[in-house]
Amino acid sequence: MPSARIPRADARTNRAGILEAARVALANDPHASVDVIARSAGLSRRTLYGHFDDRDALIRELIVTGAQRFNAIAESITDTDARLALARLAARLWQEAAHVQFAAVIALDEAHVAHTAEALAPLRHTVAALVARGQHDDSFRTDLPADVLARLIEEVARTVIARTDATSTGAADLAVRTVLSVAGLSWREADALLTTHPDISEPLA
Amino acid sequence: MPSARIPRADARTNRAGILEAARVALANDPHASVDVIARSAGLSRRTLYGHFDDRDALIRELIVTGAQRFNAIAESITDTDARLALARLAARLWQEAAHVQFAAVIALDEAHVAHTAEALAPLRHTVAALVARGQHDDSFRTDLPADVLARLIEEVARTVIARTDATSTGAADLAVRTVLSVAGLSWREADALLTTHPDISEPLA
DNA sequence: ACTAACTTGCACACGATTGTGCAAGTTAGT
DNA sequence: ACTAACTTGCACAATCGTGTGCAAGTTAGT
Repeated sequence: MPSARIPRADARTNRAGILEAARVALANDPHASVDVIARSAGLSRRTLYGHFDDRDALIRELIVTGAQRFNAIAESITDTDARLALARLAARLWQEAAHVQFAAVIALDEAHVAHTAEALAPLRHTVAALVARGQHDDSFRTDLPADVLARLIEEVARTVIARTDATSTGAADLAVRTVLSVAGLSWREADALLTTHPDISEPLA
Repeated sequence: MPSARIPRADARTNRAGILEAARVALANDPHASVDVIARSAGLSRRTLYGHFDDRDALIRELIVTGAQRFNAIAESITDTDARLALARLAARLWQEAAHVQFAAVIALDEAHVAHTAEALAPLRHTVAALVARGQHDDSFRTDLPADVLARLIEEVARTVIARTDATSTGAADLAVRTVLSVAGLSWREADALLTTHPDISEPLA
């Protein structure tokens, strides 16, 4: 039996706190030390090791739970118009900015690329399908092969997300517009699209 | 007197070899150790320290000489058409891919951002002027403030450069097209531009 | 061929980081 | 209030990276 003993309430809180602190710390510096993470969670390094076997185990858990969110979002996009679908995907992901920033940074870490790529396979699959659709109906650029364009969109999105102050106003809007531009839309097309569908950029207001 | 003693021929070769090896190693991993760099230059770690005071001194020299190349390129762009100027700047920089890849990666290293930014100020200034011009004559997008657009172009260019296999065919073309897209051109405009000016993408052939 | 320049390996001190054992304290839950 | 769960600090071993001193080799240049 995997002996499913129920952890104490404070332990669960602390564990969550560590994950949260790690997410923030690693988004700024993927090499943040275990000590820094633990301290920023208000706990001791030793305690962290009581909750996670490894520095790696901690990061792996962040990757997995983060990826689940993103993949769920990807699957929730139902727009038939590829341009709309891409815009909404970018916007919805941006709402998860706090989690995405971590992913965007950690996805470059040599030690975790493989695992991250695997965990994000569904999201990547969605993007690929979207690109294929957009190229087929001529709403996306066709001067680049589908796989190249898909990769380009992913990389640019990752960059804009990782290197933008998530709290600044209009950040989400910037991300969406950039992705659409890379997909091949002129900025006026993108602008028109966002004006027609005001729910995309600001689904909170 | 700064005692300008002439170094021996083999010493000069080795020094150059170290810089070259460092450029390659650091482009792949900005945290590459001094030992790895020295070994990949076919020399011992100890010898490297004979040529450079510091790991930092080595990197700083790479940044400075690299930046000089880029700044020279930036100043050599004379096109009045902002779209053309931007395209040519991207293409000319790409020709320096070997050096640019290093810069693109090291520019993110927390320890050297400041120095890199300073060294690349002229290039950055050129881009800013270009963006202003492009927005003024309505060839670039005007949905984003000039400073934001300039930064966006820089970041995207950096990403495409750093994360593309420089040896793959069409890599330069991809970089140019991406930058133009982000600047606000539709892919057909960009395509037309590059067809009209075939010297941009393949100035070597 | 001779010398100064250059390279090398080794030993060392030093700091940062990881992961573990343990004993002593504190706290949640019944 | 009692116990098991949890946290903590400290000591410890181990790894990896930096930077230096030195003595012994090798090599370029005259």
